Amino acid sequence: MSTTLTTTSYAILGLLAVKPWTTYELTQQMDRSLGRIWPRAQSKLYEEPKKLVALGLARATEERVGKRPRTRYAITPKGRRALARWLAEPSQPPSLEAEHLVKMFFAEHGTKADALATLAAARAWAAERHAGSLAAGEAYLAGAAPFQQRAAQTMLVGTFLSDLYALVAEWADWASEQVERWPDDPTQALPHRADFEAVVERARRQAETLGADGEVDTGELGR
Amino acid sequence: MSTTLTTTSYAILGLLAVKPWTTYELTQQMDRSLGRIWPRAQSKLYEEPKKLVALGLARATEERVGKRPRTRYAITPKGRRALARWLAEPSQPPSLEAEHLVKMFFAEHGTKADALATLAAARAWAAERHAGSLAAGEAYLAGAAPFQQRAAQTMLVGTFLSDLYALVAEWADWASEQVERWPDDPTQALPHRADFEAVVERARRQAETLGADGEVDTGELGR
DNA sequence: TTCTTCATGTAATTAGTTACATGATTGA
DNA sequence: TCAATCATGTAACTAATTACATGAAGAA
Repeated sequence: MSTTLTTTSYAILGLLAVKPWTTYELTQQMDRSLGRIWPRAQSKLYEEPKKLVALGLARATEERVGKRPRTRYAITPKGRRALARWLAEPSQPPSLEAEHLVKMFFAEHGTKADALATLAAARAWAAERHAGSLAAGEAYLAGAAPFQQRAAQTMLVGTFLSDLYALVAEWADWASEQVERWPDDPTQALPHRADFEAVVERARRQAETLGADGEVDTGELGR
Repeated sequence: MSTTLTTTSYAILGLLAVKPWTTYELTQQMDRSLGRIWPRAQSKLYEEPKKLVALGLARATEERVGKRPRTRYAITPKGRRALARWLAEPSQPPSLEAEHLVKMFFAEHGTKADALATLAAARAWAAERHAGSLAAGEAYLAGAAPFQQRAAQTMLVGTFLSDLYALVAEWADWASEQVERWPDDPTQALPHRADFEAVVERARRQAETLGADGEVDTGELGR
């Protein structure tokens, strides 16, 4: 077992800083909260806490349920200090993996129907995620959600996610309109000049709000 | 070498469907285009094409530059068929990894200054990416970009990315305002009721446009 | 000519996933 | 009491990353 902490280690340490959890409870949090911004497989949640214990950042207590053992993890003072140090460090840049987008990027090698189906799937995913986010927000407002004392942090992250899912759904709708206008052979697809100008113009206006551009060496999707 | 194709394999196959590339040129594309939606390390781009060749989906030709060999890969007809089949398959859901968000989620265990610095870093990243995206769009409009015949696909994906980067930057600005109002001890931070209601209300309006919600079992950040 | 950057790869390591196994609990 | 689901973990595997090595080209 390597002894260097990864972002995954700190993410779990962060959960332990909220309260002690059994491993299974950690997997629930991965499904319902942390996994939205740092997705990891269940088995990781059984493995990483052992590393935290080995480094003295967490301690494990054995419990039993029937004759079966289970482990509950809690953060240590040393763990809290390590977490605080990590929060002050620079972060690695966000990373997005979107198979839907990859398929759209190469859409000319499939059919128009394929492209529309891919967009519909992306939209459905986003709508479902958005509904979940909204429901979580409503629950907080109603005081029905756990960890009310963490509402400020949850609101910040939840708002981002909610906006992101809305963006994906709206983009998919817009992109579907575009694809509808493609000829049946997608290799012949060309964007309407006016549409292209419209999106670039929109990006220009966004850039004004954003400020801070310099010279850029461009590729297909960015410098 | 496993013989099952991953999304990474197909992503590279998609690039080869555009034109033949040397491995180094593939790494350039990863830096400038594909990497925005399917990021992978350089060394993967030296490894995966070999698998495609082994499966008959691509062929390799040896070239030399000085006395040093280099490999150029091209897609085969069988490769084009495989790519087309893949484009018709369902996609795995998008995945976001954002260390910045993880730190905001656990911000109460650090200082207010840490949180603001994390948000500033996220905003700077987004602004830079947005500038790159905009520049790429401008280049296309000016006819100065390569692969003009792929403009329709590039516009779809590029618009999504541009909007995403703008969203991140705008969110970071909004979140910074929120954090500014926190007390010096972030464990005491509570969102202003009005702000919380405002974001939930916005999500409700988005949901109306999106349609399609049902009953949801909520966690902290979603069902 | 030497230094730096561009270019081309391989090797070693690891972070993470998938698959498996099984006990406990609950409801029909 | 049987089946389904919840809960707790381990083992095997692999996809991917980091580190390393070095030739070629261009600039100072």
